[in-house]
Amino acid sequence: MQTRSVLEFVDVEGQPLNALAPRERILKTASDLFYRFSIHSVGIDRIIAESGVAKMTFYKHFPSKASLIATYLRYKSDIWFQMLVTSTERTGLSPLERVLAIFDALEEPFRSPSFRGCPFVKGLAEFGPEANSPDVQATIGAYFRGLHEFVASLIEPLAFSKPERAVLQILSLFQGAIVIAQSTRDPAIVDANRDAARVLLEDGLISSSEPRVRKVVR
Amino acid sequence: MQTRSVLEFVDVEGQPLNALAPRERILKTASDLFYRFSIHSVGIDRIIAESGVAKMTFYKHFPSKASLIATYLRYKSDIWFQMLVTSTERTGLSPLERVLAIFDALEEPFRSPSFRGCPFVKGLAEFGPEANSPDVQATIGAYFRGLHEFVASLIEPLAFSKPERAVLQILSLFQGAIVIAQSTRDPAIVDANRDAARVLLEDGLISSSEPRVRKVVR
DNA sequence: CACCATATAGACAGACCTGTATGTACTTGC
DNA sequence: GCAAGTACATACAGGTCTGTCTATATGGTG
Repeated sequence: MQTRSVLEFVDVEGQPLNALAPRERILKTASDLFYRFSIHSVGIDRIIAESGVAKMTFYKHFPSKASLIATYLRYKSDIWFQMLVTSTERTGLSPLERVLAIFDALEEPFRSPSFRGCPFVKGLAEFGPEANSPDVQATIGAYFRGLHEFVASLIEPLAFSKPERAVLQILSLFQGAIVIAQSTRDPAIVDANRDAARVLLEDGLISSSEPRVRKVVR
Repeated sequence: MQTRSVLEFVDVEGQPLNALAPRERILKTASDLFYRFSIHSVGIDRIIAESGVAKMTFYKHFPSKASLIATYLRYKSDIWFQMLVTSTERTGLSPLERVLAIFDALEEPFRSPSFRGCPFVKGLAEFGPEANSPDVQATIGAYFRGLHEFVASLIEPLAFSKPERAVLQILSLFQGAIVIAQSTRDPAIVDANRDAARVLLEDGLISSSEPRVRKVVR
């Protein structure tokens, strides 16, 4: 029931699709199609045809399209957080640089010609509050909460007096960069927003250390 | 052929739907349904049923679903830019305050329980580059370019040395705020990002007037 | 070799999709 | 009072959607 880790796929990366086990073939095909076109506009039949799998095989591994969608989103989430962790956990980074490193993670995706924006913003566009797909909606919600908590954990060591406000600002620059990169293919957005984040964080540090708002950090 | 201005609808605002002309009934119903649910998941039949219109009447006013979608997006664009202009053209605002005023425009939509995010980000999620709907894609592209130019026109009077970078940063805070507000219903995002924009703009003004040496954290 | 789990191939049901066709009622201008 | 334009209701065509069903092939293990 639980999604298997992305790590199970990396060792077969680069192999032809038909060399993979059926479940992985389905998931990789669906992931590509859902992301390139939208979720609603890609039918089961197409996924089955392009992954070279029988229909019964599909329904054996995924009891419904909704479960495939949820699995696709968890798959994307795993990859995405993996990249964020890799970027921010490089050795030799100061706490502030660690926050800025989340923008480094954007550069490679933005340069990729297959970049089509944030899968979860897109998912939310198709499965909003009115939708009737609890699995999918829960997965999307979990991503956004996870991202929020991740950024919060990066900002926490900076000991801001109002860390939550800084978290929202950094998150905005991050999500905003993805939207801008998706709509206008301008790669300059990464540097612009990393600089903006630096200015905001340094400003916040200064404000935090001013006498009136000084907060004794134990 | 050309979409009629949104101004043609405001005088009938608040009237019951069945008092409107068929075309306006269709457009208002479709706008509500497309925005609440997604575009792909709302069929013509439902729009026809809920707007109380005959099928032939629909196809007389809109030759295809795609043309309705494009009209819906232009309708939303008109309303949106109207709000931005209203907020930024208030008298007594300094050029810098005028830029910050775009965040004021977000407060009312964010407080509305029917807020579901940016119609154009959602539209791009369903009609990306691979889609085969030139009208719809062109409308979405026009919105993003228009927003970019609008923000650029607000920043231009500030006479930055690198205005384009500031435009991208403000745009990111703006679009990012919408994404954050959509995923986590936190209204604090408006104030947080308006403050962030102020810090960035004031920092940019300083940088533009005197090449000050900033403490580089590296 | 026999067995069994797994995959393939393809037909099928029932619902929904867009767009068209047919016929009728209502309003408005002359 | 009549003609023309507009809107209504409904049936239908042809396609696609998800999900189920049956029947066949294959590959590893006893």
